[in-house]
Amino acid sequence: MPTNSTVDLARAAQLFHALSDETRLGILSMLRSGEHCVCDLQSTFDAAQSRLSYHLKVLKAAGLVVDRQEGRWSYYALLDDALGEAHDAVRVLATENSAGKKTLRILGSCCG
Amino acid sequence: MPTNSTVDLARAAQLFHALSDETRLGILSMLRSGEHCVCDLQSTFDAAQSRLSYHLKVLKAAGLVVDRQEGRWSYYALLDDALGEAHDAVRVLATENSAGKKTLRILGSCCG
DNA sequence: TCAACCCATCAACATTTTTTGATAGGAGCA
DNA sequence: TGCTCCTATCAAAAAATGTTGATGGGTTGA
Repeated sequence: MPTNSTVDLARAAQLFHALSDETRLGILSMLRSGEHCVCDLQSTFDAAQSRLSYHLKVLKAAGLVVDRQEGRWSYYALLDDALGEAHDAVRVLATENSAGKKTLRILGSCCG
Repeated sequence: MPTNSTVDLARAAQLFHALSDETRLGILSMLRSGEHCVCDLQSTFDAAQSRLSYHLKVLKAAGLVVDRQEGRWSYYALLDDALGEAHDAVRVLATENSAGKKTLRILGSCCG
């Protein structure tokens, strides 16, 4: 298991893939203001329900959101941990290094 | 054209897409140590030349790398600007906000 | 000139991702 | 119970992405 100071390439790819779609970025952006049910997203994005469900599944699989059931509603919310990972992974790429390993070594510290 | 303080959703998606492949992350990681020709990448990743060419094209289209011709060689190098954009885009998503616009507003400043 | 080398591009194919419409389950309410 | 609502899931179709092998252009050096 990777330590806090490395980012697995496959994990980084999964995170970036989850972030590589406009609809999903829109969802994440909307969730910044707090929890929302699927129906909220549906009316905001004027998208088919199954389509949103699919994208939410991708986001959830990547650990970017969590869901919670309440009655007939499902509420989704941001999970900052994964965004932190993504943040680290990007930062790492911008940092000069000497090795060429299978993991990205984090060399500095950033953003408190 | 977007100002410095916003990240276009489509642009962010393009950046993250470019970062969503293990081979491309490997290439970027290797380029952290400096410029390399395609042949270097080829021997490092044991990948077909056309495959690398394809991935380099994606990275270049996203503005993540630049290339330079010298004799028969093409040298590729990291371009930190785009990584900065990606960095910003991730950070923005982790920041609470109130709007739900088509752009991601950057609310703070980070990492000097 | 000729041959070897580095690389970009192309077409064909394989694979993965996304969308769509339909179905079904669980919750609430009359 | 019977109906409506919210959502997840499924299969099929469509779209996008990645891989492979082949071709050709430009460069170098014999």
